[in-house]
Amino acid sequence: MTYEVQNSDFTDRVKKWIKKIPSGKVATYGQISSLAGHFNGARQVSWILHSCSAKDKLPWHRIINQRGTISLKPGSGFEKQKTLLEAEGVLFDKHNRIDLDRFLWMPNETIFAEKKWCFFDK
DNA sequence: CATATGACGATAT
DNA sequence: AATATCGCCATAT
Repeated sequence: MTYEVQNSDFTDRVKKWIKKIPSGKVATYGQISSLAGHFNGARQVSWILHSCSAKDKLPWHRIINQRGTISLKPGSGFEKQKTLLEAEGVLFDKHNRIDLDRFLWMPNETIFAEKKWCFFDK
């Protein structure tokens, strides 16, 4: 069963930002949510990907969680996402974690600094 | 209208 | 360090 995301400015902005993530970089759910206007709307981002990442041809595999790991479970897309990212040059350590200092996409450092959306200083 | 859900995130225990 | 709980958001039922 497929779901249609209804008209929502927030949802539209989320999808717009997701499409901007360049190959070889990753973004977090919360980061995309922040860029789209809600610093704490990460759950909606996951729902959007769950419902229409295929239909809208979104680079869904470039979205990971804040800890730098893949949120999908083994057997439910984890391996596929890891394969896609590795094909783009994203490296995983022995704990299947991505170094956000190296691979996190930072489209506008000024915005992040001013809004204090601290994704990078941990 | 009320509740449940999810590929989340931060905080509390 | 590992869970548990709560907050948030749009959608589903």
